[in-house]
Amino acid sequence: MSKILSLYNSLYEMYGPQGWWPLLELHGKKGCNPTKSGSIKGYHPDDYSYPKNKRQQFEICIGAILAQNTSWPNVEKALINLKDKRLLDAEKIISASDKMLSDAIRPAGYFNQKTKKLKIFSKFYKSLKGKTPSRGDLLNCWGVGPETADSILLYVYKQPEFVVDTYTKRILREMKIITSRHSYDDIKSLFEDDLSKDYKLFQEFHALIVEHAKRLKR
DNA sequence: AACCAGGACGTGA
DNA sequence: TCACGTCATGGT
Repeated sequence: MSKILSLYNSLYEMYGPQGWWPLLELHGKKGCNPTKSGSIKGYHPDDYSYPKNKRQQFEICIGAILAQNTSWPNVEKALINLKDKRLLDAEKIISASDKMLSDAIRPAGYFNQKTKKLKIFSKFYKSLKGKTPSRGDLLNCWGVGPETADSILLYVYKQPEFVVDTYTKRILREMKIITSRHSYDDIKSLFEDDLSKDYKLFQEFHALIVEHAKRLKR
């Protein structure tokens, strides 16, 4: 068995299914995981039927952008503010004033940049008219880099695109599978060449890596 | 009280 | 290409 696959097996055995991507709507619902620390109680372990509608799809897109180099509890605050102000919607974000938007997402940090990113993405999202974007389409959208693009493709559109984040790099570096100076795409194909292109597997693997990295710190 | 979070972009070499 | 500075709030 490859190192990559055995890493997945051991992480899954340690932590079990993670129920990513967390959603606001699942707050307090049965079936979600109430034990996750300091975050939206919107996890849905072992249930891969999410997102169930356009609203949840869009919420994940916005969450992915807000989560750029930002801790999830801060993203949660921003998402709740957006929801309270009825701004968790592409048309509303486009028509909202910059001040209104940046005010809502302030807890997620980088609020000036992210205000611009959310507006640009919302226009892009509307132009899709419900269709699944290509990876290139997403990368052409200002404010969407490789990790955000792959997160959206994997968790919104269930495309088997492996998400590489700082935790992934750190773990592979500690396992001496990579040195520094491997590109994002290098690491991405390291996983994808070794795993069956199964979106559930990819969703679970990335979530497990994040969970593992978080637990190591405490 | 520094340090870092589920990054991306602009710049100069 | 690529290394580095910038963006910003809130946890630990």
